[in-house]
Amino acid sequence: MPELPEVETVRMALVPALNDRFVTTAFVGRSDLRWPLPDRLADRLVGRRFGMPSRRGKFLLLPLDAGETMLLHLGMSGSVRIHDNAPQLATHDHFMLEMAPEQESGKPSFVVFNDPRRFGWIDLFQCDVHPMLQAMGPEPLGNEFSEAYLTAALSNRTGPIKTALLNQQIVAGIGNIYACEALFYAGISPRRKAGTIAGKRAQRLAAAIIKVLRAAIAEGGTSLRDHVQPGGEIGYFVQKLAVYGRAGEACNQCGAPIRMISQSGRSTFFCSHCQR
DNA sequence: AGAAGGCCCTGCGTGC
DNA sequence: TGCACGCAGGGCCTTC
Repeated sequence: MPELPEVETVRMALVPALNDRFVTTAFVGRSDLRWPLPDRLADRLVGRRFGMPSRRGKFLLLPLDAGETMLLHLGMSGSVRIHDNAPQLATHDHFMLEMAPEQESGKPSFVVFNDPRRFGWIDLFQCDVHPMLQAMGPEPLGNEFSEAYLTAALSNRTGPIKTALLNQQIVAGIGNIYACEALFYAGISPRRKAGTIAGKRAQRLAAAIIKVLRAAIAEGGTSLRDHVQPGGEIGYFVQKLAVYGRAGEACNQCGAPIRMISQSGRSTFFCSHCQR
């Protein structure tokens, strides 16, 4: 499910639930997610205080006291729910935190992590940057990301641009939906060799990536299948998708049917008339 | 080094 | 109604 806009939506919802609040209880259901959960995770969290949640690419970084940080990746099917009453745990609820009552409302918060496919990932780390995040490319909504950066990062790459956009070392946070959408708005074929993206094309692509991610965040992300925001609301960006999931339907710009192809084992949706 | 495919796992829709 | 198959928002690992 979750690409940058969905993870950002989760991050924003976690701020009031976690920031400057203490863990009362921690629950671990299954500990065999993508990788085994850290040893004694629940014990190590009780009594700790969280700081301000941040995000890097599709990773959530939840700082604790004593310089430690909890890392959370939602994988393909992970989601977070936040309740102010003790929830009935459901199938695939693998992890839960109960946070001490907030001063103003006097209410606790319950943060639940659910992940049917268990591609999600939870870790605790002490260093400044988690080893797995060392090589990650710049944030597309940050200052380092630009036409010039994109041109340099893509130069000499012979694979298709669509595949390059999914590479987190080139740009952080883009997944299958927004790679397709950004290429549509940039008018670039997903099959074009990445190394040929420069000048005007790089300018259009950088702008399209920023535009589509910002728009999706503003709509609360894209809800496909069972994905919802932490409060249970759905994200409305799904209604604005121009190509993703629309194989055979008419292109909004030219009316030609949207095509679906497979690239590196992932589905790609595009308009072969508008994208060159 | 970069590209492409396999694999991890469960659930759901489709077609027979 | 039941079953087999393919596909799903990610990312690491192996192979070429």
